[in-house]
Amino acid sequence: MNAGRTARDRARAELTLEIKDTARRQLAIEGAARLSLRAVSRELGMVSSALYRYFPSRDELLTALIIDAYDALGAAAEQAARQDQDPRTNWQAVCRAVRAWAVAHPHEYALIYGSPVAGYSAPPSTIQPASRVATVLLGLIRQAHEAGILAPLVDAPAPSGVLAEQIAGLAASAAPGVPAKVLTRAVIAWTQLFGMISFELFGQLVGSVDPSEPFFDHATAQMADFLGLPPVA
Amino acid sequence: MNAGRTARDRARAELTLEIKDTARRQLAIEGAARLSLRAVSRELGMVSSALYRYFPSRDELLTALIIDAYDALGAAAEQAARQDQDPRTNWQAVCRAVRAWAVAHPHEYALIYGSPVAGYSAPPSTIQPASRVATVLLGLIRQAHEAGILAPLVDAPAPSGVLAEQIAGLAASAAPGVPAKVLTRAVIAWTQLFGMISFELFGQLVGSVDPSEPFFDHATAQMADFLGLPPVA
DNA sequence: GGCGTGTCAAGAGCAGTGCTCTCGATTAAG
DNA sequence: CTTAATCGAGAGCACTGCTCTTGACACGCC
Repeated sequence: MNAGRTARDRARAELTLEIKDTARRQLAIEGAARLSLRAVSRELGMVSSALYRYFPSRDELLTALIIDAYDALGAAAEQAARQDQDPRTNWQAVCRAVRAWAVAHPHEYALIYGSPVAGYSAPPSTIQPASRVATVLLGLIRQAHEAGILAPLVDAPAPSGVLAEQIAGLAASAAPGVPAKVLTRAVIAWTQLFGMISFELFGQLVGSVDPSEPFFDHATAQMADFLGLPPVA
Repeated sequence: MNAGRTARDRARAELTLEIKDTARRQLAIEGAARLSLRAVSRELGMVSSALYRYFPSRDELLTALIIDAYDALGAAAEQAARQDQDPRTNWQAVCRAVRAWAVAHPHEYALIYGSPVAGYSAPPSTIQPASRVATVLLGLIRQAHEAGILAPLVDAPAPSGVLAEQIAGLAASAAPGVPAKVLTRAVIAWTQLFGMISFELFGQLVGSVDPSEPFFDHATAQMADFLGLPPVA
């Protein structure tokens, strides 16, 4: 991909990366809402108007950062799941990788999982990168199901009505064959995972389970049980 | 409390309320990050500098709004729990009330449970109001435990190490006597509840379980099971 | 080689922001 | 009644995102 044709093209690509890097650094200091194009341009030794040659607006720059963040988190999650590990170990590894990325990049995490930035609505191009973590988690469950090692959820209530349809749609697109009961619990575990991370990063756990790594590991283990992922032999 | 002595005091209290109301309306339109003192003052027919007589800075106004939001949500949660209802019904009622408040006041919810506002750190005065919902939920569990109707969690792993100490601290301050296993799961259910609501409000559920009310009710019911809250007779 | 076309950074300028200061007018307290 | 505190108004500072124009530069075609 680095077969940039002309020198201008290569310079442009490089500067685009440099702008995003600087913006990311700004993000870590000021937060998404206070991301200032002028400050970015100042740090780069450019004039603010020059930035608009690369990003037509502040929102477009934000979108680029959002997509990059989703992709980085998605990549971290995908890398954590290993072929030679059992699904339960993989489940916990992915959860831990997601948290580790979030803790290492709190402002980028806030950018994608925090309150939406005012006056900004995410374009459709963010949907696919945004779904990567969920895809990895569902893939693990599907894998466990196909291996026949998922414990049957005899006590779990089956979804009904609208929820049943939604779960069926989810199954069709991401985890064919996986029982609705399991899939429903997977969505619950998914929301629990990110609720936990958000609470930790946004300071809601201070005074109760902070530091929260022990709680995190315990919770992901219980969620693995909840899903019927068998304990390691 | 309305025995404001002088006319000036009463006018001041009234204007303070009016400023917060207008700011809240602004919040609903623009979001927290774009809350503009000038816009608030314009809507009130005042000059922007006059606002500083009432709130020394934008952050102080934000703090007031945050505390009000925590209190409103806490009140909604407290009102949802009724003496004449069984704990499980109360659990679901409180969860539903929290979600209903969040859906009705999405920007205020984002203000308190979303990403922290850049350059703003919540003062200690917000801690107490922030804990009201958790206190209500823990109170329900404590009540169920003292009534002896909590199902024993035979399959649940007990917390150990640091987590066990944190849970013990939680028990001492908010739910004496409640078993550590139950309390640990309560924290999990707590994070799940707010993770679910945040995902719904922040648009993360679009494409999967949206609209999310059926999922919400199903999830809170499963979390009630998870905690050992017995089904209604 | 030279020449047009498109890209580039620079700068001025607009409307908006939070915040500070000073200025008279009003009001409460001594 | 007098004094001190409080009030709203207004000007002004430094900052923001963004637009528009200007002049310089590099590329590709002839």
